[in-house]
Amino acid sequence: MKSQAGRPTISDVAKAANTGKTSISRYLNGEQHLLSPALRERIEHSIRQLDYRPNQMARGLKRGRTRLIGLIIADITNPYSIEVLSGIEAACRDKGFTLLVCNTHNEVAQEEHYLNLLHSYPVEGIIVNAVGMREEGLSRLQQSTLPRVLVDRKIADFPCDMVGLDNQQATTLATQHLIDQGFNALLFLSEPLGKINTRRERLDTFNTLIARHPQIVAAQAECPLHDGQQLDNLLQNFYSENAGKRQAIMSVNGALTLQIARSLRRLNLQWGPDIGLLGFDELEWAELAGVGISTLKQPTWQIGYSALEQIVSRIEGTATTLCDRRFSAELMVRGSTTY
Amino acid sequence: MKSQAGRPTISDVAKAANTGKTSISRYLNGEQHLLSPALRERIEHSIRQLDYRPNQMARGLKRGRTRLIGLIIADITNPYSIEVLSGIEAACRDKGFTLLVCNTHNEVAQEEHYLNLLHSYPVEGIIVNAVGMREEGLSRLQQSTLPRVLVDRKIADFPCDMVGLDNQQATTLATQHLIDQGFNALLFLSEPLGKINTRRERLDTFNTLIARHPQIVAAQAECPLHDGQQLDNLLQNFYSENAGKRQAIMSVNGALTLQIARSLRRLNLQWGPDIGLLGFDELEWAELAGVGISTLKQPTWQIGYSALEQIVSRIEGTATTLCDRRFSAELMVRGSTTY
DNA sequence: CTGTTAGCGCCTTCAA
DNA sequence: TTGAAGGCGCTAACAG
Repeated sequence: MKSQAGRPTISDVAKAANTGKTSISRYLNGEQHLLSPALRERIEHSIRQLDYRPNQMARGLKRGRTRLIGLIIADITNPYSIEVLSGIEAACRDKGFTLLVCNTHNEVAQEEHYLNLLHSYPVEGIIVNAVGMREEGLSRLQQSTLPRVLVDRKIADFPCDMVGLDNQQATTLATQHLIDQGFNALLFLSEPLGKINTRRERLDTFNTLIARHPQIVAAQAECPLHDGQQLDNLLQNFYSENAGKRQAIMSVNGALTLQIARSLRRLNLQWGPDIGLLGFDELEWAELAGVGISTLKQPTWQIGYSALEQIVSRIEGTATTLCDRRFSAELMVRGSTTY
Repeated sequence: MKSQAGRPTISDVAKAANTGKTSISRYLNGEQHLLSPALRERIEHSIRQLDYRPNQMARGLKRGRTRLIGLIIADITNPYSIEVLSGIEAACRDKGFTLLVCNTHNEVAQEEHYLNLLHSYPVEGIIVNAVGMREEGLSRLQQSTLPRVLVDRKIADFPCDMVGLDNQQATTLATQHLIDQGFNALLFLSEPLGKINTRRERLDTFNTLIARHPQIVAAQAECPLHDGQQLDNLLQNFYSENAGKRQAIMSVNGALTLQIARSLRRLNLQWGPDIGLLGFDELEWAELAGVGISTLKQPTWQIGYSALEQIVSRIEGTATTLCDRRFSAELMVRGSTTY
């Protein structure tokens, strides 16, 4: 009578089918060819009757695998993250895993909190869109033998499978486009660089390229995402200082591009006619904003999908060497750089 | 030697601390006052030493609670969903739950798949942003005694806790605004209504209000989100048929508003000067598109947070009566309705 | 082909 | 204040 209250267990099914637990287990695990048709029938019937579904927890406990994957995502309100998530999610479905989603709001403390949480479930692998971890979280991640893969961003001095954008290719594509369009005063605008390799790689490539064109004025600035005032000042100054030149702004990511657009609005400057604008990350509204905003479109969904594939091949033990998979960006040319 | 390979277990800690498993368990479960300082010290040391973390699966198995919440979300690429997710996620963190995220891509089949999956883990509660379930999934959901709450959308004939928008208030706010602004030809545009109560409630309220204003021409149409051609035709026809009138479109949700904006672009019609536009759901880019697009802003994050609170009170057994919590929308007036 | 048994890691009586 | 033993639901030998 024990399991009368809760959900049916394998024992209940066994009892109902008038057999032992083993046969039920066999039935559930694809060893149906070992069962006599009669028994199989009885089992099927009982399972349906009781609406029985095996408890994954118990299964996981026994087999040592939970089919759970942890995803630590830096900022879930970022469209980039969502598409990555979406790709991962699709891959999970294809491969039979389930996703535990953890959003860190770009806070290191939460990153560590969730890392612990995921360890404790325990998940079979972790996908991390890192904010940047400090020693503690880092060493935790390092110690554990859990398969893991980094998405988009690396962690300094921490060798790990990695899937993300080919920042060099992307930045080159964008910068060359601006040069070709005759812009001769360029501002590379980023959120605070921190240790975030993505931002640094983009900036470095930008600088390297620009160095070959002495006639072009290049500037670089960092600005927190939500400091509108500072952004206004930055843009206003750049604009004034380079009056007479053909100016353009390059934005290091989609969230920043949005803020830049807002700022330009406040300053009464129009992208296109007054100043060029090109941002990393595609925006769904890019074509609707004024004359349109040129962007670098990442194959974000694929990056996510690919990340999960990589994790799985680690779990299966297929993967051997360190993986650093980089995808190419596509330039979406719109009015903001061709006016 | 058995657990040498894998992660440390409670037995390993017990051995290391030279005590029994029970004491470790007590230590972990806040019954530390029952332990002698000396023993407590040894335990603490061993735990840190081994980097031990209790296995939630085993815990769950034993205690019959997993602290897992399932979220079934209709379309994760929809900004609305994301904010809901974000709110739920924050609440989870506050309440000590972890979220299993399932994205159904608006497909009923996947909805059922995931419903099964979640049951099998088993989660302690399910939050559903339903696409619309058929008999099978519905009965599954009904049979189970699992706490559950619906977000945004109801399921027909299925009494269930519910958190969402006060559609009547929101629609009234919007419609009245259009009337006040002197629009006298209104088109209510929706994705196919299906059985989705949200869309129907909005349309019904719209119709009821409009009925009181015989001088206003009102039309209503349904259009699949990704049929640009049909949308173009719809809008073009409406525009031509009501030439001379002050026209406005009301869009039933944010995803559709985006498509409408694209369509108007293709038709060379400008929202604001040529035709009014007002959409449910706030859009981050609403102010940047032309003269701006007026929207109805939902307290989306709160809706999510509130949904999780509701689930938790069900789990705790606190909640008794059926809950139908409705939040009010806020009208964000922009150029598209005030030009 | 089928059933019995012994755990997976943990919590919880119960007894010391 | 501490420990031993049993069992949560399931799987995997090992017997028959």
